Amino acid sequence: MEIKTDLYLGDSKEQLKQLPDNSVDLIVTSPPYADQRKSTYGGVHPDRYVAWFLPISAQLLRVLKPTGTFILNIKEKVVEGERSTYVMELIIEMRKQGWLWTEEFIWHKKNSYPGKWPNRFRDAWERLLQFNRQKQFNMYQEEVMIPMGDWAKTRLKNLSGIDKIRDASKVGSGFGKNISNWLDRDKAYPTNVLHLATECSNKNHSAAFPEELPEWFIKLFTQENDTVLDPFMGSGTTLTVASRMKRNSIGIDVVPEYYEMVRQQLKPVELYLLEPPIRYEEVSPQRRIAVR
Amino acid sequence: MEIKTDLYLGDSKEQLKQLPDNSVDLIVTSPPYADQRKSTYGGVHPDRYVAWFLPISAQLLRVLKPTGTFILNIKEKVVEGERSTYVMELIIEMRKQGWLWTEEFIWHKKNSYPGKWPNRFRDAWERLLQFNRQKQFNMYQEEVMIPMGDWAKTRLKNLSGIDKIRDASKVGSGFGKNISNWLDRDKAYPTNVLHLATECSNKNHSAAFPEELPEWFIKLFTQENDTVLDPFMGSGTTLTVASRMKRNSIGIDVVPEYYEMVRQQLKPVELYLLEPPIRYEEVSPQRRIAVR
DNA sequence: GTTCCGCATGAATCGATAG
DNA sequence: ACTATCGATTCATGCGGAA
Repeated sequence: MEIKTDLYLGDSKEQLKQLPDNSVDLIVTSPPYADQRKSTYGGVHPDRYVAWFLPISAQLLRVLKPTGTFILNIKEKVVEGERSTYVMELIIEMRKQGWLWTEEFIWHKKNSYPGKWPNRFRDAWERLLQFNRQKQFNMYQEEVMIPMGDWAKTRLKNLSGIDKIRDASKVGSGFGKNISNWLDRDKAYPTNVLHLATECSNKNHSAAFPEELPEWFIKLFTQENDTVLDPFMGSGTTLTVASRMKRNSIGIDVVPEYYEMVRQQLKPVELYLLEPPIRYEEVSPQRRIAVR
Repeated sequence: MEIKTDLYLGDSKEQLKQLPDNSVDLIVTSPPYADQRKSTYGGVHPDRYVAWFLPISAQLLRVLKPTGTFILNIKEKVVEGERSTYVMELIIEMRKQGWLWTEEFIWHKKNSYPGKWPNRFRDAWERLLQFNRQKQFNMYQEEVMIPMGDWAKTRLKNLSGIDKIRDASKVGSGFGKNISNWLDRDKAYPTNVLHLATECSNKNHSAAFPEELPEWFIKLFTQENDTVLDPFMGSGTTLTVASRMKRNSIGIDVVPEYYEMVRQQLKPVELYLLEPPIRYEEVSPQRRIAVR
């Protein structure tokens, strides 16, 4: 199957109207923050941010599949010594639109922007707001499991053969919990705190979105051949990652330079994707034989 | 000078009325979250949480000095698959009361509560909301500077009690450029993300709060002989730390068992504090000699 | 005296079952 | 229908006893 990438040049509110209902599995985006990046986007005043975003989120609600997910990367800026409240107001208004505010992930930026202020430390985190259309949505948790902490490293690793048999017998005789689950356990599920460094900014776009961020959510909320949308694609990080992971992708941006840059970038990827796809189902049996 | 600890038994909203205006330098508290801890506290329904808290925050606004700070530890729970919005509503309402919402620190709980669900990962962070009365407030940033190297981090972890106080003296101000240069090279300012594990409850009292948490904010926002208030003291972690750090403290709790427990705990501390106080400025030179 | 291992225990959350 | 209770799930941490 062929992987497609569609690009739209123009305002998201208008361009999104071209997309059909219920056609997107995952939306990952980092919109311009209020009054930030004035040079490229013109800047939206904090007081008008919610009113500016709501028509767009209404379109996103329409194009998202009922089982899909919307990840919104955002952080309020400081205005006159106070944190702005427009993000909180946005969440409240989006819920009135019909969105479910399912979760708030924290992106801990390990190398945050430097600086020193007399009444404030460096800001080292951003919000990753998860919205859904319904309580039941697709989530592939096993795809993002991480290596365990000290516990398994120091203890489970040392289990010898005889110990494993003994533990297995406990399961058979009804003792304890499901030990067999723990024997092959070297990984644990992650939490809702993501530790990622910001990308070394060799790109022109001012949004420092590390590739690991969309990659993590694409793994978690989509499968191959699903469709990922970024209505503020900027330098196209989300789309690049989606293509590499064999997901269809849709990108929108109002800046012609970004549109053209992403179009050029994606050309070699598209050629690569014309090769016949390899299905995991066909490969797995062979791999298992090889392991033996 | 003598360090005092005042305890009040009863509802915070009422007990706070006994405190004079502009008398507290720092408020650090972790109120019962909505519908949590029903066994000990009544349990406040999420829909009524804001209305329940606002009269208390009004009193806190009155007793806090204009240059003081209010740190509120809180986290919304999940209700029917969605994050509750009462924390956001509380922030918005407290601003109408006259509070400035200056900053939101993140407490990353390394050992979060375990569990697995089809649509959600473990919750590993809580909010530490900073409120102030005015844009100009006391902040002693140098007190919480962190060592650059990992070696010091692990060493500090094993320090306890009096050792931590002594260690703080190294960062004490009042010396010339030599010290500040040394500080600049070996220490860095922290960010607004705090990494602390929750205290394990094998001790006699279970604290929702690791001691490092109030300690960090007490260092950051108060000096010796200042006054720290915790209107929901629980097992009294904040007060214990404040006493150890030679700050006056005021604690309130509605549960008689907690009140009595804290009263018993603080007795030995108070006796210790009757000794003539040791000023850091007097001690430091000797220690420097010893180091050589 | 170290190191190692067993174990209990958390500001949790979901889904099923019971009134 | 709507609420209250319960079992199952999960993993970092510190304590205490054992090698």
